[in-house]
Amino acid sequence: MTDYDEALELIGRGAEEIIQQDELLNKLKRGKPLRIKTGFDPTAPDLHLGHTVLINKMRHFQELGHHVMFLIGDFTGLIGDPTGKNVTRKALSKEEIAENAKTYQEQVFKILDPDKTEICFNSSWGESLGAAGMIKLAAKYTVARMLERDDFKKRYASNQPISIHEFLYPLMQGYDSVAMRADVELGGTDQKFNLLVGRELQKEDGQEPQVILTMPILEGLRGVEKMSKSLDNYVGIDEPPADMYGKLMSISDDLMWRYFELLSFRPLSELDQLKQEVSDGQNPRDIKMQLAHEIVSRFHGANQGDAAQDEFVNRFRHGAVPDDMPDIEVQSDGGKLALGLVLKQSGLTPSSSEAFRMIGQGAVRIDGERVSERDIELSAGKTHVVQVGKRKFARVSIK
RNA sequence: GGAGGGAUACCCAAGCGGCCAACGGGGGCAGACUGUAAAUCUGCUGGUUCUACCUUCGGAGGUUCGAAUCCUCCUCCCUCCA
Repeated sequence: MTDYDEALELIGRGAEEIIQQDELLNKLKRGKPLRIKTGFDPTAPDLHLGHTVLINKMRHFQELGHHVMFLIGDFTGLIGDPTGKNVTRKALSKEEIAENAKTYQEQVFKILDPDKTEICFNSSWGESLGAAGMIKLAAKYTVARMLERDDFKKRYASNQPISIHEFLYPLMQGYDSVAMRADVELGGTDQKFNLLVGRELQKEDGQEPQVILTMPILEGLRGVEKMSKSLDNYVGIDEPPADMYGKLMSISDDLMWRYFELLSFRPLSELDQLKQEVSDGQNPRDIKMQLAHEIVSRFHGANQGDAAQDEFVNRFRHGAVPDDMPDIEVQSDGGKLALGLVLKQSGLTPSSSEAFRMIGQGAVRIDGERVSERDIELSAGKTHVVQVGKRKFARVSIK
């Protein structure tokens, strides 16, 4: 196996598509560090594991000695990326973008080496482009070609509106590649079209077109939809170790391998070995614990990884209640308070209707005892461990 | 500019004067079973001081004993013609 083969294997790990593979090889063979571009839309205030799929890939390039550029799309953010949306996305204000960009920088260095990472803002060349420059840029692409893009095509076909300015987004993103003289651009599969525009515009500019490498969109915890904050199926990289560990343990066995491939830094050969162990009868749960441990340790340190693992074993294998649960005080009504209202006031359920529903379904326990009647009342002056469902606990004091 | 179609709960989508807090599917939640897995079965999925009441079907009015359903105006979206 040559060095190039090894590099290609690492680069290709988990990748959905590389356009063009042979171009990449040629670039690698020159032996010079490649300029690796990855753009981030500064909409998300917090990174979750889904975002880290790309960042991990950037890290791979860093490990191979290439020049990684972390592009914050503060200028394109003014447009709002229409990708993957069936409706027009709202544009962000300058203030919001600045705030989000700062958060990115703080969080991304948990994975990337800060000394080997260049942070770029596309406003630095986007703003000086001006209206005239924008028109010139817009002249390089046709409406028909824009409509090739899947989401535009779908929206057009299903009579959803497409704003003119949405066409500017892929153009600007492509122009970024020209301005940055990118050799490779990384992006999610949903970015494929935008990345290809970059190739076209670079060719127009007389540059060698960038290689594009698309990474799959990570599925969320339930394995159905993509991981996203708004669907609440995510693991944030700032989350407490125990939450992170527990969430990762709750994923399905199938999804576990996906997460291993895209989130773990273990070599692929080791993953094959783990798969072999499972088919030889090893409990997949134990393998999953290794995954959870690795990820928690990455973001919180190895000690925290160990601690989260111990607590998990203790709590779920031995059925113990968690050590640290929120302490909440609720105000009684004349010495007593109906359980449904206790749940609502403590925030364990979003509404009292939901609380009564939960009680009716046998999902509520007080001090470990399942509650069956909905009319039960708790007395003031007492403190109870209240559990709703499998995961929500609180130590509730009635005042 | 003209003609027509549409806007229903997280999403899709029924309903077209009372039996509608609104069929069905997806998604989600909970229970059973488990390994806090999957699969499967069951129940739930607007709010409240909960066998009742209150607020929802783009917005504002109106007709009616009674409207998501009928009428008027408005907003937004779409299609076809120009």
